[in-house]
Amino acid sequence: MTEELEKLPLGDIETLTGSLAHRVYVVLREAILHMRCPPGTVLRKGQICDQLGVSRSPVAEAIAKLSAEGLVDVVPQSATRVSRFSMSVIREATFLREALELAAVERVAQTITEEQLVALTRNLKLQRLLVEDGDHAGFFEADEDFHNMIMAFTGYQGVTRTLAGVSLQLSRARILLLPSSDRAQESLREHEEVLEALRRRDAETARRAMRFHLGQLISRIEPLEQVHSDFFVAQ
Amino acid sequence: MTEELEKLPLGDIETLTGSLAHRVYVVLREAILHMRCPPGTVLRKGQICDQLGVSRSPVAEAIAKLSAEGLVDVVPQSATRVSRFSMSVIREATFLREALELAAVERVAQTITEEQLVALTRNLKLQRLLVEDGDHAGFFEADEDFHNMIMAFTGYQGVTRTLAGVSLQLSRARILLLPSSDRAQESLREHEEVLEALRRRDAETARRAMRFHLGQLISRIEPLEQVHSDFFVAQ
DNA sequence: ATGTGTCAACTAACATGTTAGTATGTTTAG
DNA sequence: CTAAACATACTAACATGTTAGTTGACACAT
Repeated sequence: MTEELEKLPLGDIETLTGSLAHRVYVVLREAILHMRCPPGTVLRKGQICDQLGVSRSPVAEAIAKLSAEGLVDVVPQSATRVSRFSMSVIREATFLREALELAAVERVAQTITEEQLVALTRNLKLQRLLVEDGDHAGFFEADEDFHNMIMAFTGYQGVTRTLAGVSLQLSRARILLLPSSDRAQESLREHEEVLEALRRRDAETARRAMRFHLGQLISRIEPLEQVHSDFFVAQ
Repeated sequence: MTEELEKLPLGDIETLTGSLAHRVYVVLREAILHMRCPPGTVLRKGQICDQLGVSRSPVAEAIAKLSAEGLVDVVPQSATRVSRFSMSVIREATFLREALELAAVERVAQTITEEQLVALTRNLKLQRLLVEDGDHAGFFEADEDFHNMIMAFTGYQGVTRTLAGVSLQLSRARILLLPSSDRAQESLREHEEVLEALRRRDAETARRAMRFHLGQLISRIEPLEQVHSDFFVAQ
């Protein structure tokens, strides 16, 4: 009798580039962030090796990276699990994200070019269309683009990457909010206010608008602890 | 005839705790940050294994982590070198550090307790003594403590760690400044102004004082590119 | 029935063997 | 004398074998 152990919902390695270890990392991270491997899922190195058709070395490297980012918890000599959400970690990530995005928008307000304004304006037009179409997932993506564009406009290559690393947990939690995304309308409005302030090169107003906008997220995440209590660590 | 290949200036593994991989990482990072392995130094996995008496697995994991942090550059299938400074990376780290420290000091100004004020005051007394004694290295450390304490007082466990990760390059560059540290006096004065604002719970002033203080660093680092041009990447 | 001690199975961590890509030095053709 | 091609040596990346720590089940004593 053949043990029918269930497969992990992982994407394919072939479609990616870079070292084997990096590809494994990307596949795993993607599955974790999109909640296809929900918090608490046990990841077995052996199973991952079999499924992806690679040896343990690249898998070990990938898991080490995920562990450093807090996406998985490794229990030495025992098991590695997809980490659960922790409200304190999320609050911390919120703090870090706010610190970075406010500094960014303040700086960008002073340096923004016409082309950059055009690009942001175009993005907001897209957002409006997606809201009208009720395309939540599409809006989610355009929303992220909007924030990433502002980050990129600081001229600092790695700032976007740092923010991404810092708010991985946050990104994951946001996925839980997707189904109930009737906030898109308000979110769009807040984006418009940020852009308007940037147009006027008004750093202080841009900062305030962005602070208000970001402040909305944490208050929407907090109720999740009750709804999805199994995804959160015991308090 | 025995090839006398020079040893890397690494500390000892025995004195540390944690997994082998982590200990190797700590030893390597320490050597890099303190410039005992100057930028450009070639790190050979085999040599590190022999010298530390471990196998390649933990060394590989350690180097992967250092690579992710930007402390070493790995050329696939060829070599790994201690990374050179890049003024653009340093400017970026400065931006990130300022964003985080300003957000922290702003928050702490609103939440600081009497005990925390006492702790900071005690640290500043120590700083004053060290300046009077001309103990540059000691002051360097107390300086870092001062900033880390403020970070810790945000109540967010990982913020200190995030900052450390973000400004590893900066820490390394600061070591170059040590010999010429007649700035301690001024630095101390600026710390006192930050603390004074915190005592008054004046977030805005604390923020301004910290911004001024942090702004001094980059202008002192910039000349280094000429002095130690061999430590910097080609422009 | 319950708490404890032992043991077996499983896992990550570590060691080592193998492969493939890169750089350099040498040789040879122009 | 110069430049290109090739061979060689060396490296990181990857695969696989080995060790040791953890967990959970089961037997046994209370």
